[in-house]
This record gives sequence, structure tokens and C-alpha cells, in this order.
Amino acid sequence: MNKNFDPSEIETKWYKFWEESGFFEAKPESNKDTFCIMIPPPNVTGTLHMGHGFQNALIDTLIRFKRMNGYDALWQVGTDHAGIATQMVVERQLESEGITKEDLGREEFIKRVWDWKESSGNTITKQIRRLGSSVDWSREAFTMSPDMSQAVLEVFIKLYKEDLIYQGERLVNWDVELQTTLSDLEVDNTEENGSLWHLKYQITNESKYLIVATTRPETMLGDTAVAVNPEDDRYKKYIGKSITLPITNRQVPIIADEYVDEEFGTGCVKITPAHDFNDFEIGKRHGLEIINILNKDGTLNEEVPKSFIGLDRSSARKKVLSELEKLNLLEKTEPYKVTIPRGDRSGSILEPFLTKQWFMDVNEISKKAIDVVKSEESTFHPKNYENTYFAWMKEIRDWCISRQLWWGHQIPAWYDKDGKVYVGSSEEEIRKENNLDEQVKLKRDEDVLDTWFSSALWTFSTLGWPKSRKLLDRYHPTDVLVTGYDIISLWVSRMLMMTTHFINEVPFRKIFVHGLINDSSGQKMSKSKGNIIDPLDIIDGIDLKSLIEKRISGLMQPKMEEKIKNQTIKEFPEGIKPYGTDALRLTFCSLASGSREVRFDFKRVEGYRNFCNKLWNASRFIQMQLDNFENFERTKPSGILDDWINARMDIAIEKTNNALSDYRFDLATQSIYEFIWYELCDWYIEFCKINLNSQSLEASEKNLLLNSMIEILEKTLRLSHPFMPFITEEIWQNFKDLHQSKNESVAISSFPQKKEKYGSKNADDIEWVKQFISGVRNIKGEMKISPSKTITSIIQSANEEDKRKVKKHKELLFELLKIKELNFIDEKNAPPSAIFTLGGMKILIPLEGLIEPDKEITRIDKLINKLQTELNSITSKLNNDNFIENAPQELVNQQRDRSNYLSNEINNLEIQHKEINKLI
RNA sequence: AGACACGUAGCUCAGUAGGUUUAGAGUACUACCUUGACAUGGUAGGGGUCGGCGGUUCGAGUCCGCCCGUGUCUACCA
Repeated sequence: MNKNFDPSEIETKWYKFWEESGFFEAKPESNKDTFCIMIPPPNVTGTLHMGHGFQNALIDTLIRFKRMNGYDALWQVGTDHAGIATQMVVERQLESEGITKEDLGREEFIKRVWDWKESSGNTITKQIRRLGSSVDWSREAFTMSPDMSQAVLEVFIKLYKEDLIYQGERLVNWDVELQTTLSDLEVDNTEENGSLWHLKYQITNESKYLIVATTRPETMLGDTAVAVNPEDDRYKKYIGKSITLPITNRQVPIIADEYVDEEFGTGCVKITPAHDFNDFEIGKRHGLEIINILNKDGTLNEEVPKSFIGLDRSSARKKVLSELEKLNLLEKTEPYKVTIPRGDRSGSILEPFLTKQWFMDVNEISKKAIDVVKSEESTFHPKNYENTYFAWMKEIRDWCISRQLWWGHQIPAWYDKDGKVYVGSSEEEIRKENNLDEQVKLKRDEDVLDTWFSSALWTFSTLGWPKSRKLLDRYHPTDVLVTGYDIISLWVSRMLMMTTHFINEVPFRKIFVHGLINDSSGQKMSKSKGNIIDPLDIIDGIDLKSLIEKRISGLMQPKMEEKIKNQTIKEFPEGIKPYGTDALRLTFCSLASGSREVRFDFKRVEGYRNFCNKLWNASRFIQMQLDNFENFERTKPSGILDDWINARMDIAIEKTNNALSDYRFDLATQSIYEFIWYELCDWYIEFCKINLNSQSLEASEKNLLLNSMIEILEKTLRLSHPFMPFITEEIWQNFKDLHQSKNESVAISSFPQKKEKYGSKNADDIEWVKQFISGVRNIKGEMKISPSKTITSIIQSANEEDKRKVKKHKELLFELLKIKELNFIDEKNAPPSAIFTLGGMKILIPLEGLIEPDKEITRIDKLINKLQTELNSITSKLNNDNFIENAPQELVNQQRDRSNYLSNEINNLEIQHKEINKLI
């Protein structure tokens, strides 16, 4: 074994071994209990980000844990076709070739997307492998695969027949860049600096003006009313009259509507029903004309004066403002914070736009989805996330499911020449069903479905629905969904609706909601901010130059380049070192405490890398001992140290089990960290060293001890495998000849179980030895006695049990503390010493030639002070009658004991103080 | 504006049905140690009036209220 653990040498090797051996494949034929998790499908053409890394670490830990605990574990893997994102990428590729998708035509274009999917689709799946995720690759799914498309088709048709899918003409969120609608959830509302312009609208045939305030002056070309509050005394008299709209010179009515707030602005509102959601509603109430002034690409259409036609939105705004200025109709301009709706993919400003779209009526099916959470068939963890869920579900509006894209599930609807719509699985089917002969021309709806429509079917469509129920019956409902809170409404709620509706089961029994990973300053990681980190760069490392390159390539705003560069240099002056997958996974697990936001700290990764190295070297030590031992024989281990370390191991097992059942990955990680470092390495191995070097120990006893070391190591590897799969596999395989497991891999070995009590007396003995050693070390440390300096020690007031322990473990104490002489004496004859008590026993280190008295005085005073503070607080409690009366008896007793102990201890120290003071 | 979180050592975080730790861990810091598993190490140590104020209680980092600060989500007044 190498001196230092090098993850890069082993990771891909073991993953390949696992995958080729089929260890991660579900076993539907087995009679084991099942445990199933669905991967939240990542974008097929996307790349891994920290969120994926975090989530994969958590899911994989759970899955491996369950698999090792004897479950038939299925981690269903797959990807999402990500309609908009993928289409955007391919369109951009075409753009660089100088062609548009229209040049290619729909069929060719889709071919190109498939090509791109094939060529880049492996990126994400390769990355998932690098994380060590034990997914079942034999069942890899894709939302656009034939099977899943079949499921989508079936669902759409059924919902249509149930009248839950319908077409409607409404204002929708329109992305002028991508030229498609978006659902409400795909809108990012950002607060930006804008202006509030006050426009003067002349009242027709009067010299008076109404002043309206607007943040979007260009829409005035589509105004069809001015509204005031019916109770507003200032304007009551104008209601029913009209104003003459500047520029277009259209006459528009002055109407009264409660919606208008007298207090805000001037109390007059321009109404543009075609381009504002609120105005649209007002328009409906008042039967106003709806004038759409925009083309699909955001330019002005023929509804506006000639000189405006064809202008884009921002030019139109400038021109409107300058015209108004010329006409002296621009009252004033003031700076104003406006909330701008932007497409979450394109980033372009969205327009409310009147079009005919397909909608899903979610009123009924949302009720069922609420009920299953209320009745706890499906539960959120942490529970308070159900508030987010309920809040969203109660306010839920019909879901706009059509998208004006080419990449996606094309809507199975056909139109005849009169526009009559037929919905069915194919044109042929529809003709048959409706007795339409070849004469009747049918044209298919060009739109595709929202990607989330197919993702909503994920839990059951990946398990073979509608073709077969075999897997569905076995693995559904899935056990837990592991996801971020940001997609509770986007995805979780829709799965709950679709699944309860179609399968009449919840999609998952538990919804474990984890936090989101931010950068070290608490900022959300995003491409545009230039603070993204690729998890693989933490695993493999990356130099500064490449990191900067990665962060600034393909940036939407080139302006940011310099800033991102500097910020990256500042944060990673030497790039990122390679830490390996196990260290990264441990870091992720240790951050999963249940908090909402998680700041990613490289210092933690470094700490866990060191931890991996620690485990590596512990194994290396064991290996070396075996190499140096003649005639090693494999037997069942026994002995004091073996009893003790197994007892400590049991505590770690229990803590880990409890923590994982509560999704406290941080506590689980901590228990393993503490066991390996603070018990196994700091004590067990140190004790073993002494025993193995001991002259007084028989070879057969050493042989037993070596067996203990092998078995405890093997058990430790199984305990920590779910958290750090690669290093544990590497060591486990290295030791295979020694531990002689029947299994091929630690990945399919069983998770260690808590045993019946190990020789508890032995375990207690070792804990006592640890305390003895720590106590003396404290004195040596504080007195600045060099660790290598030998000391003499005196023991007073030892009872028979103490004497037995000292005698029995003399060698451990002597070696670890460099004690050269140890005597039992009675109270009277003690020389001036530093003192430490263990139970009733006093351990004395004579000052003579070792310790300067004044230093010891300082140490004693510090201790007295500390103990006195505590004693004071306990005394005041015990003097309080209310405390005695109300507190549990057990606690009162405890505090009394503590109080006695403290007084006694303080008393001893004070005597010491006096004794030593004599020397000064 | 509303809802929901969060504010504990320089930094990143635990503190799990109010009283067992004398508020903990990692990291950073200080001193000593280059002793053959590991300097990606060892031993010892310093560092927090648990955001502020008030309340409930015998007892509050832990429960309640208000305030200050931070963040996220939702809804927006043109």
C-alpha cells in the first residue's frame, strides 16, 4: 500500500467492476423486501452541478445502506429530455452554422437533436458514475423513449376524454426569444431598476388631462381604456367620458373599477387588456376591446401607427417617449423599482400574450394530491415543507401544458379543415374512430407538451406502465423521493397529482427535502454569476486557468468576464486540488443536517480527504503488522481490546442507524468519523502497537490480536462503505485473503449489526485506561514535559479494583505515558506532586526535577476556578426550594452527587495548592 | 406586502420531545513533538454574555412575543 491514499488510482476501476458485476441491478425475482428511489432525472444534455453531486451522495448513501441491510434496492436512473434547454442548445449550434431550424424543417431538426442527445447524453451519465452512484443502469430511462412516450400519449388521451385537458384562448407568459409559452413556474420575477412615466391623456373635447403612470409606456399603443376608482371624488365626474389617446388618436373610455387604488400614483390607470394580466381581467369585466400590438417575436404589429410597425419593444418605448415629449404629454419620469418577469431559461423579458393553448384542469386532481399528504400516505421530511406544498396546491391554477417547440412529445391532436379537433393515439386511429376517410385532410397540432408533463409520470412510467404492472406492483409506491425544495411545486406536486390520478397510489411514501448548495459566501451558484463549481473538479482537481476558462465560456453577459476572473483568482489562487470522490461525498453528507441553505466550504473537503488518508493508513499499519508476523493463523479473535473496540463499534452502528432513519446524514457521518479517528486510530491501534511489541505476550495472543485487527477493520469498512464507497472497496479487496469474506465486494456485503454485549468488563477497563492516560497527558502537556521524557508516578487511595486494573494494564499505561516507575503509597508520604484523580484514586506525578511549582500552582488554580464556577451554579440550584420541589428527583440526586464530587475535587486541589506553595 | 426559514467560537456547522457536557465538532490559531500507519500526522491548550429586549418556568441556546439583521419563496400598485 502507498504511504498516502490516492483516489485517482482506484475510483474508475471499482465502479467498472461494480457495474459489470451487476451489483446495482434490482432483483425483481428475489423475495427480499424492496427499497426503491427514483432519481430526479437530470437534463440529458446537461452537465453535473453541485446540486446533483449533493443529491447523488445522499441517495447513494441511502441506497447502499439499504442494499447492505438486505433489501432488493432499486435506484431507478434516467434522464429528462429538457425541451426548452435542449432545443436552445441545438438552435445555437445551427446558428453557428448559419442556418435556422426552419431551414432544416421539423423532421431534420429533431434528428439533429437526437444526434446531439446521443453525442452529449453520455456526459451526464458518465458523471453520475464518477460520483459512485449505485444506480441500476440496466433500467436506464429517458422521457422521450418509446415506452415513456407511450405513457405520455395514454395519459394525455385519457385526461382529454375525462375533460381534464382542454384548449383555451388566454393570456399566457410568452417568451419572445424562444417564441413559446411558459407555465407560471418557469417565470423568474426579478426586481430591477426601471422608471415610472407619467403620461398626460387629454379628455376628449376638454382641455383637461388625466395623468396615468406606467412602467411600460410602449403598451399605450394598445390601450383601450383609462380606469379610475368609482369612489374617487377627483375623477367621478369623468366616468363615462373618453380620452383621446396620444399618437394613435384613438378614443378610449374612462371606466370605473374597484381594482384601481386611489392612493397609488395619480389614481388613474391605463388599461391594456392584451398585454397585462390585470388589465385583461378588467377588460373582460367591462367588455373592452382587446388590441394585441405585438408579433410573436416581440416586434410591433400592424395594429400600431405605420412608423412604429416592426420596432422591437425597447425601440418602441424610446419612440413613444420621444413622441410624447414632443407633444408635451410626458408629465414626468421618476426612477422606480419594477419586477420584471423573465424566462428561467432564456432570461428574456416575458410578455403576457393572447394565444390558444392546451391547459390541464387541475382543480379536481389537486384535491386528491392534497389529501394523500394530509392523511400522511406521503409525508414531507422535514415536515414543514408541506406548508409550501399546501400553499401552492391551494392556489393552483390550470396548467398550460403546450409549448411552441419542436423537441418534445408532440400533442396527439389533429384538426380538420374546419378546425375541429380530434385527439387520439394516431391519425389512423382517429380516422377509424371517427369514420373519417382519406378525403378528409387532417393536420396534426404542432405544439409539444411541457417537459414536466412527462416528468410527472416518472415514478410509474419508468416501472413499465402502461404495458406491464409487474415492476409497478413490486416497487411502487417508491420509498422516498430525495429532492430540493425548489422543485416541490414544479415536480413533486405534479407527480403527486398524476400518480394518484392514474395509479391510485402515492408516487413515494416519503419526500425528503434537502437544502441547496451555495458557494462559500452564501451565493446561489449560477453560470451567470460565474461561481459554479463542477463536482468533478473537486474530485479530480483543476488548475486556475482551466477553471477560469470554464467559468467564462459561453457567458451570456461578456461584461462579467473580468469580474468572474478576478473573483475566481481570489477564491482559488491555486486552482482546486484533487480530493477524490469519497472526500466529496463525505462533505456533502456532513452538510446534510436539514438546513435550507448550505455554504460549501473547501476546508471541509480537505478535512474529509485527510480522514480518508487516516483510514488508509490505519489499514496500512495493519497490513504491515501482518507482513512482519511469522506463522500468522486465521482464527476467531478474542481479547480485551477486541471486546472493547467492538463495544465502541456497536455505539457507532447504533448512531449511524438512528441518524439515517432520520435522514441526518451529518450525524451519521460524524459517528463514523469519530469511531474511525478517535477510537480505532487514536486508541485501538495505539494499544495494539504496544501489545504487538510486547515481550511478555505470547505469539498466540498476538495472533489473536492480529485477527481482531483484521475483523474490526473489515467491519469498519462495511460500516462506512455507504458513505465512502471507493476507498472502502479498495481496502476491503486488499484484505480479502485475510478477512476471507465469501462476498465478491463490500458493496454487497451486509451492514454490520449490533451484537449482544461484548465482555463489558473488558470494555470498561479500557475506558478507564483511556481516562488514566488522558489525565496524565494533560499534566505532561500543561507542564510542558516533553512527551518522550520518562516520569515516575505514584498512586494513592487505590481500592482493590483500581489496583487490579493498574496491574493488568500496566504495560499500556507505562508505554503510552513513558512511566518508568509506579508505586502505590499511602496518604502521608507523598512528595510534592501534580495530581489527577480518577474515581477515588489519586495519581501523582512528583514535581522533583520535572515541574516548576509555580506552573503547577497556575494549573491548579485554573482547575479550581473552573470547578468552582460549576459548583456555584449547582449550589444555587440546590439551595432553591422550588428546584428541589419541582425538578425530577433523579436530577436532584444527580446534582447532589455532582456537587459532592466537585467539592471533594476542589478540596483536594486546594490541599495540593497549599502543599506546593510551601516549595515556593 | 405576505409566508417560511435562519442569526451559536475568526470561518463552516451540530446542539435531536427546555435540566449530563462545565455550550460541542471540523477548520483556523498557540505551544510542544519530526517516536517506523499517517506532518493529509500526534499531544496539550486558548477562543463563545448562544443577534437584542422582554415573557413563561424552580430552570431557556432550547418555548412565547416584540425588535434588529440575513436569506428564500409567493403575490404584486399601474
